[in-house]
Amino acid sequence: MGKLEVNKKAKEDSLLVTAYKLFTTKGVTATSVSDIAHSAGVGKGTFYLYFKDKYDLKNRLVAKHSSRLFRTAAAELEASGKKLDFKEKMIFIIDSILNQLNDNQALLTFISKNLSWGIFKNALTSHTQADELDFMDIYNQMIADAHGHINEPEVMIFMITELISSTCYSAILYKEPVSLEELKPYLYQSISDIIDRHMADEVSGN
Amino acid sequence: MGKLEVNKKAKEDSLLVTAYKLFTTKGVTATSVSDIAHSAGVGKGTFYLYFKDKYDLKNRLVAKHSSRLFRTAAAELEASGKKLDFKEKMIFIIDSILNQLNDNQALLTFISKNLSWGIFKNALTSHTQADELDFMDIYNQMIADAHGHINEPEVMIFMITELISSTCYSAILYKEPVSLEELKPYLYQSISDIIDRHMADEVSGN
Amino acid sequence: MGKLEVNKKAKEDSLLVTAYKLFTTKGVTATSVSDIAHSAGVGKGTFYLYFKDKYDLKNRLVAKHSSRLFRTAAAELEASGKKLDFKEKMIFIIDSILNQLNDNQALLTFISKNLSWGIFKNALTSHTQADELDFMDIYNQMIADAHGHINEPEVMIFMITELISSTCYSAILYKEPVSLEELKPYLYQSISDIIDRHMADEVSGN
Amino acid sequence: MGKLEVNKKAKEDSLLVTAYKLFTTKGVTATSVSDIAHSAGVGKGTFYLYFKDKYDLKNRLVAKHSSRLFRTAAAELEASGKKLDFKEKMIFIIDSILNQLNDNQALLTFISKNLSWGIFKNALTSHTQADELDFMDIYNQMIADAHGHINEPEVMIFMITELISSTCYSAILYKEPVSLEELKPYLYQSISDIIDRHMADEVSGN
DNA sequence: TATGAATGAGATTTCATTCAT
DNA sequence: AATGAATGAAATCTCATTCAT
Repeated sequence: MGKLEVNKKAKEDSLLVTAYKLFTTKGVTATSVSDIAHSAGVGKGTFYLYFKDKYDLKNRLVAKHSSRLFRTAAAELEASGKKLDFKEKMIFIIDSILNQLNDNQALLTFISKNLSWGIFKNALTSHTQADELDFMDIYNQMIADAHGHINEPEVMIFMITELISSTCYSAILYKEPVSLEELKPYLYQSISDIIDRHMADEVSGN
Repeated sequence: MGKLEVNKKAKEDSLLVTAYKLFTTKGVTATSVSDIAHSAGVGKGTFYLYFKDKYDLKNRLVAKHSSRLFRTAAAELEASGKKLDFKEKMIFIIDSILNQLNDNQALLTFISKNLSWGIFKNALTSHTQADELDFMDIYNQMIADAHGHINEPEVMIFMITELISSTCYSAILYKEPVSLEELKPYLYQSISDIIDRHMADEVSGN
Repeated sequence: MGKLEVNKKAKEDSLLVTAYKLFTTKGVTATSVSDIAHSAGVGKGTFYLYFKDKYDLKNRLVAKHSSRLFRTAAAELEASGKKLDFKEKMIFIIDSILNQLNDNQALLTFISKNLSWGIFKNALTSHTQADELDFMDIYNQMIADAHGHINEPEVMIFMITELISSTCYSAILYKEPVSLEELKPYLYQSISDIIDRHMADEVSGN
Repeated sequence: MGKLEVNKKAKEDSLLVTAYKLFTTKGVTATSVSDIAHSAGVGKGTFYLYFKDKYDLKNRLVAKHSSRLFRTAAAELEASGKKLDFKEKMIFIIDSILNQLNDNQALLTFISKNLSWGIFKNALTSHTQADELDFMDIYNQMIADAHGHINEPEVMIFMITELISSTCYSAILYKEPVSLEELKPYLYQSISDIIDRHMADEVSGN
């Protein structure tokens, strides 16, 4: 990487880091492109050399920090040294992610309802920089892991992802209808049921 | 109701109807307060008398049209004349709502991810105009209906609502990861499981 | 005067007094009708029962306080007990008015360039309430006083009034191009000359 | 001058020209910033980039068109080829200005009472664009011209300017108390007297 | 590439005035 | 007559985005 490219990368990183700080502090709407550029020490015009607009930047940050959640969870799973089956792994990872979000509510507010299955797809198709790449690995591995003995793994992951992300938002931030800790048993039970259904030979009762 | 109040109500209705038309046609962001006020035939200042800002109006409309979905579903259930148990009723209502959204994708785009359990709470606490009132009745009746033999009915409803609303968005609008019709069996199976778990004596496996 | 009329008059007076206080404190533009009505303890609608609009009220106040300047000056002339000829009387009155304005710059700012000959005409034609009535007496007496031996007394008064009012504004408020005290000799000299010319048989040199 | 600056100047000129047209046609109050910006083909925000508010623009226009009056008068004096002394020059210029205003009453209404000595000062200190520059030359030359043999030339010019501007308004627009033609002899006599007094060795009679 | 002044769309606020009570 | 909520015109401000340098 040449000096110029290093510099270029540095500017982009500076913008990403600065914007994340502002977004999680003041909120996305209340943060102007001016704020970001000024805080990052670059001109306003420069911002547009790296990002299409504020929402492009926001999406990149959501993807980046979502993937970090997964990678951290995967690393914890690795570090635990536990020998777990597929379902146990899933629950382990989900539990880690929920705990991370519970400990970093600014991040949860920022990611908001966007920690969804769509992120996987977006991450797959657009702007996959170095950072976010291994995130896809994790996803693919999870799918591969499940393959063979799991019926429609994508649908399963989709349902689980959406269920977790949409319920945790309200539970963590507002303790509505119950706190995260109170919700967890019900949530994990449902996830367990969803996985079980997808491991059974076919969809029943329908 | 005096002349003034009739007129006032008419203005507010005009703003709501006009805004809904514009929001579902052009999208919320592309619709300006000017557009709305002008189309509704009132001054911009008047707009701010009825609504805090564009997003207040949007929330009111989301609540209004969400509740309409539920009420329509409830009416269909009534009209069907079927004798169904609680779980069957739930599935019937959910199926109706999903079909309504599938038939009116502009509405789904508008409601977006906001068709959530939070709506129940908001509808309960704020701006409960005549329109939205019976919506709460339905909810309360569902809860009451479930009471006694259902463990933590609020948590159950919460989980079901969030699961449906977040999955249907992607399935209906983008057929991702699968179309609504393909998703339904899995979805209904999960809902059925969630209800079953809450009808059992206690949360197990935890 | 019946109770109702007394009350009515009281409200009008309250509005006038309150408005004068606000106008001279915050300026006319920065004072809203709401401010005035609220400070006077009446409803906003009530304001419009007494005044056509803010500028009607302003004009009434300018007339009222302008006339007060003249009446005070006339009273001082009376009180001085001096035996003065017409020209000396004029200078005496003018000097008194300039001193009053110098001592009350908020009033000068308020009256601004409106302390003009036009005031005489306005006072004559419109809204001549009890208060402003004797102001016209003074004016008429000055004209009558001058009559016979003064050529075109109205033109003379007009020129003098305009010269004083437009020069004193800049001299008192900004000491531009010179302070009031420095300006006075030149001003009084010119006034003296104007009067002299109008007391001569005819306009010469033209 | 780069492309940007040319464009910028064009925008400002467009705003000035458009605003002048609207101000003299509909009046200042009845002309909104929206009107001006829209007619000039620029956004409202752009307006506020060039002018603090409507009154800033108005002041700029008053200065600009006032100075034009003086420059036109000076040009006419030059063109006349007459050899006149200082007093005759002053009267010539004043007569030209009064005639210009009489012929363009919309302009007089616009300038209103603001054709005052203060204009000289403002023109001197602020926003002296190419246009208004030579106006100061005229003024300075008049002062220089008078220097040596004229006592306090600034005070003299001040008094004359204020006398003319405040009297002509009423005389031209309302023929009150007399028409411009009837007023002129008295006015010019007074001006002549003022100049004479300032050419004498000292202020007398005081 | 980098910049930030310039732009204009649009949000929001202010406020004079009207009008049903 | 008295009121103040309602109205809408217009002022002002904010800010994303463009563009000449």
